[in-house]
Amino acid sequence: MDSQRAGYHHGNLREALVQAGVELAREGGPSTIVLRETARRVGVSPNAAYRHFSALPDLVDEVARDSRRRLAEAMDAELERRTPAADPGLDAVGRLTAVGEGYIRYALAEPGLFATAFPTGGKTPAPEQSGQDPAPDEEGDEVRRGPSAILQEALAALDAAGLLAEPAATATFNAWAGVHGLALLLLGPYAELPEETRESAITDGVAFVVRGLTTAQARS
Amino acid sequence: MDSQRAGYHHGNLREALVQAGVELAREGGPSTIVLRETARRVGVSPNAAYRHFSALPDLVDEVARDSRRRLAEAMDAELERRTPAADPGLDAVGRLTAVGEGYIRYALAEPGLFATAFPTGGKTPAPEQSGQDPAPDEEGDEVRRGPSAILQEALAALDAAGLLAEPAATATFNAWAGVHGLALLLLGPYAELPEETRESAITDGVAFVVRGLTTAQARS
DNA sequence: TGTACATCAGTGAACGCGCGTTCACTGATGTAC
DNA sequence: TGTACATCAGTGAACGCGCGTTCACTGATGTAC
Repeated sequence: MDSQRAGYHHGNLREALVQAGVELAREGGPSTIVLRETARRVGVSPNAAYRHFSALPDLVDEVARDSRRRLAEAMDAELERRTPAADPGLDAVGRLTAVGEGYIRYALAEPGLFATAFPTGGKTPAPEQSGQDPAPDEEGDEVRRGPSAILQEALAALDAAGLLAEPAATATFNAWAGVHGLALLLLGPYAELPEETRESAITDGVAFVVRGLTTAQARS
Repeated sequence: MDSQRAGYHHGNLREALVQAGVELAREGGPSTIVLRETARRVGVSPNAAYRHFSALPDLVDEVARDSRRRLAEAMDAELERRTPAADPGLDAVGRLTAVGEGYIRYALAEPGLFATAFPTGGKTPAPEQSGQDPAPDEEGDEVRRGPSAILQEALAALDAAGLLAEPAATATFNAWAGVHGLALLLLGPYAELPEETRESAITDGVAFVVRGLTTAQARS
């Protein structure tokens, strides 16, 4: 888009560095993001990065943010691909399913970025919050609609249809855990599954989670 | 145990290196395992390790195996801590719950080792298999009862009580995914949860998974 | 029981590498008068 | 409209580090006769 915009000497070097970082993360996860190689790819000297980031972890954080943004986009895309159902309950179930499958498919398509999106240790990660207790909010400046917010929206629709079997906060946590675990198992121990088996594992797995979240009447 | 056993010059250097590697993994996950520091901790020159491992990844594999063994022990310990129920169905549910909670508690107690246990990419990981299709078998020589086998045992007991709602392979996968996701969320985005909230997240989360696996009558 | 020798676990020094970060700088852009 | 100057994005060289791995070796253990 605005990458060629004049700006200063380079023209938006910060963004260029982040995108080079994304490229590295894509190739091997967060630990593959190194400052010197990032600068090299942009065609700039290593220390130029220090004009825009206080140090390497700063850049990594930015890449993680971008990975989360891409994940959210993938989930939204899956939502839009879907054909709505007439019945609001069925529609809500369908939306939740789409959100879950979008999450898993992004993880499988971009394992490196997915691994970068949610660092371990509770430092950078970010479940955005509607109001309750469970976890910290999405980071600062521009309030973006992240993966967790998208999940919460889908659950809210289910709730509005009177089909949500658990309190919102618990439902969010359990739903997220379910799809997150499915994605990681498919990337790890079950990585060698043949194509079609993996497909049904995704479908069945998400259905398993959705079923657990809905009241009995949703399944009638 | 047999660490002081005479052996050769050092006396069981291989095992000493693995344990030093475990120590490193405990401190910061798999990428913290480095050959030179491992040797340093054992008090041996770096290249001595090459008598016992072809290269660093070999050592890391061994540490991963050990992490899995420890995880299995933790799950078994949780099983034994439990007081059995008279009714076989209730007992099976209780066992499955204990297995799941043991998995999560190990992950929270030893995040570094847990992260080391299941590498991403399907190279080293290891869901051991009773007979079906889902995934490769536990690695070679000594056939050890790993985490996945323990889970499968618990599911088999549930099945024997007539309460398992899904085929064994699917149940294993979905159950594993559930607890795995719960553990990682509690280590990542939800890491800052206060003690008691985390406790109920574990309890509720495992109950959510168990409920999804059991037939309706198990919940009556 | 004692000596000669093969085996092999561990040593010491060195290699080349890529990293993050700091230093003093240069040269383009934007601003004041 | 033109010149003087401040600002600040990016440069080039260098630092010290810890890493994995290889080389030629030493010295203890175990074995044959």
